[in-house]
Amino acid sequence: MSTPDRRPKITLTEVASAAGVSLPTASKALNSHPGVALETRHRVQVAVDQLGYVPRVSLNRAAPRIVEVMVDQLTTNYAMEVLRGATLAAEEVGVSIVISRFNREAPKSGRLQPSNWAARLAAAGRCGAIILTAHLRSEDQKRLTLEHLPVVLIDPLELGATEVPSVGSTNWAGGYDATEHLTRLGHRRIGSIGGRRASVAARARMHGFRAACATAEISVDEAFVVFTDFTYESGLAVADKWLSQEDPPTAIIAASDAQAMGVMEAARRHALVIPDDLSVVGYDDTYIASWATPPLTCVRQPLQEMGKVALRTLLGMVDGEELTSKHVELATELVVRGSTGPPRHSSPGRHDR
Amino acid sequence: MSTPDRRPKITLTEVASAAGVSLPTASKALNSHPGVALETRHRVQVAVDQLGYVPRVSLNRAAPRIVEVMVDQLTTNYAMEVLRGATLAAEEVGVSIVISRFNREAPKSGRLQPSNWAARLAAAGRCGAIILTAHLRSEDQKRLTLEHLPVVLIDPLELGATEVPSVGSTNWAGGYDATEHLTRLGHRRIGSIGGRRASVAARARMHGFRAACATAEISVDEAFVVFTDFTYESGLAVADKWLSQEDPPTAIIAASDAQAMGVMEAARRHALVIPDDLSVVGYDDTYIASWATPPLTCVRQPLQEMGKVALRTLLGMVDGEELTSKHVELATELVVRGSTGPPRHSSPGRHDR
DNA sequence: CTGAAAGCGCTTACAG
DNA sequence: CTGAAAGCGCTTACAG
Repeated sequence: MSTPDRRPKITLTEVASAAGVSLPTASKALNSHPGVALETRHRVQVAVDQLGYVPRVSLNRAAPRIVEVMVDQLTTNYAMEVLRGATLAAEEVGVSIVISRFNREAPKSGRLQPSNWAARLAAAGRCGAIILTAHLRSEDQKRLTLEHLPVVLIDPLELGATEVPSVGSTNWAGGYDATEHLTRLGHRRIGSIGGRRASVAARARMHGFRAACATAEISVDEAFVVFTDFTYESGLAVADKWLSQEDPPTAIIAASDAQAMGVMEAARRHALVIPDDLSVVGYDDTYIASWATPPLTCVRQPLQEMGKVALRTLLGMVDGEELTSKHVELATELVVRGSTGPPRHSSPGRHDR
Repeated sequence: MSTPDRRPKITLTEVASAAGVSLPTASKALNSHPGVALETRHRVQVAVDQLGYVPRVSLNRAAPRIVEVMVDQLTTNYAMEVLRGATLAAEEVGVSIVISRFNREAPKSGRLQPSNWAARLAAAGRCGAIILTAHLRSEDQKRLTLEHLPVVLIDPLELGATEVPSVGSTNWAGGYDATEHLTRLGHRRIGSIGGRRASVAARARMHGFRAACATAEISVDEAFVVFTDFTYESGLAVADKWLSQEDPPTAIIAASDAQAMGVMEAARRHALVIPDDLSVVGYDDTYIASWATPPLTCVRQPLQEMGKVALRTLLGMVDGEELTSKHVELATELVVRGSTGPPRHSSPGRHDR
């Protein structure tokens, strides 16, 4: 591989002499200080352009602020929406967003210990990090404190006694609302596909599901409750199994839109019509929800907003502001579309509003 | 808004005295130079940690290299796959990827002229940029040269006489293969939805389409050829219009997977069965292609690979390597799935292999 | 508005 | 292995 050092660095001194001014004047012109004649300023600019002078990064003014967003999966709509929100909020305040993967192997250099990503971020000059759906070990936290590197978690796996601030959404309410919507339509055999069991978000939704079932005086069939991952494939596999059984659920709540699409595909394979034979509720409300046939009823998670809030919280920490709260929860919202309806052979109770 | 300057900066001198060593020794310890006793190294590390010393970014060693990836749309699967490829390739060589939008308004500072994004990138210390589906004006190019900022375009809108290297895929072949697949199945009324007319990629595919029609001795019905954008909505709208006509196409080639999903939805609204009543070909082969019902036949574009190649080409330029070629085209590949088949009332000619 | 001088935070030979 | 000395690339008062 080629050497990373390019042509010999141009110095400001060279620029100054090329422009026929002194070093200090060139410095002032470059940094837009007031007391410099317009014509001088121009001459310096010309010299800078011609010589291709590149100021040594941040020797002078405040370093450009860079926030690292770490994700485990680079290609989920979930991550993309959050990233988008963070990027938009970052643009507003002139901060850059660096994206990287969380669970990658340690870099070749071998100098970093197993989880010295915190040290890596600090060494790279990041002013902070936003980490999606991860678990921060206490050694990571210690390291972060050492490096004075603020971090905000989004949908952390464990909330625990951690001192690290986090952003999420009202998962319990999301699970509850989705379920209540179905019970009001008259469903009494509802399957619930959760996300990864390690995720507090996934568990909270499941609790919401159970609470709504309890409210509707439905006993939960544990055969139709499962934790898995958020993928299309998992939704397809779980639903395919459930729908093959004797007395399958009349409605299924998925843990993501992708999962819900998988559930719909399973229904098709079993020649079931949605929503007549099976109601399906998705989660997130990313753009694919409206591409489904019929369009997906789902719990909307304000993913972009979460990205924005995380970024602003992080920058607040960087600037030494007091946090108003360690954990922020943004509201979810049930979006009713065509994939849910009353079960075929049942008289619905009260109808959903 | 709060001030960006935090606690008074700790200097290496302070660290050195806290550790009870001289400044040079502290410097060497910090930079992992060889001739420093292990115990001394430790003492310095402790002092650094306790004082929270943050080295001024890149005063010393080679600045960490940052590549900016600029996109116009932050949420297309196309952009995400390319970004993913670039990120993976960047990780391998310890380079960071910053993501930003291309068509955003000028930042508030107001100091940058309309298109001085080039100056912004240089000022932010980026070592180069990868720009997706954009057109570089000559003033932009001039600026890039001035700033010595290498740029690689992916799927540029205009190839023109530009000196800027670019990465794309074999669009003409992609359009040709998709069409040939359909003509071999026996289709003779094929609609072709293109991308933005400004895009050379979109035009190349359309030429491929026409060439394949000519080969099959089919006269192209101009009513069924259109340039639009790559969205689901456009696919839905165009197909809906075409399918409402007297003698609708028996097959439609879309310009993206999203567009193809829109076409399939339009078919459903017209109560057409895919592929019996209408064959649909998508473009890109992102993960949603296999979610469609039936799964989408499409032209696979090696988007991740394109991102990787663009990044490597860019880093080559940064290191002053000679480019072997100004424009790289990666191969597309036809992936046949369930959304295409012979037209209903026609005897297919030769069958597709 | 300009530039000689002092200073800053660091690194790099080099002498011990 | 350590540190006094020189040097680097820049910025910041300050005198003109």
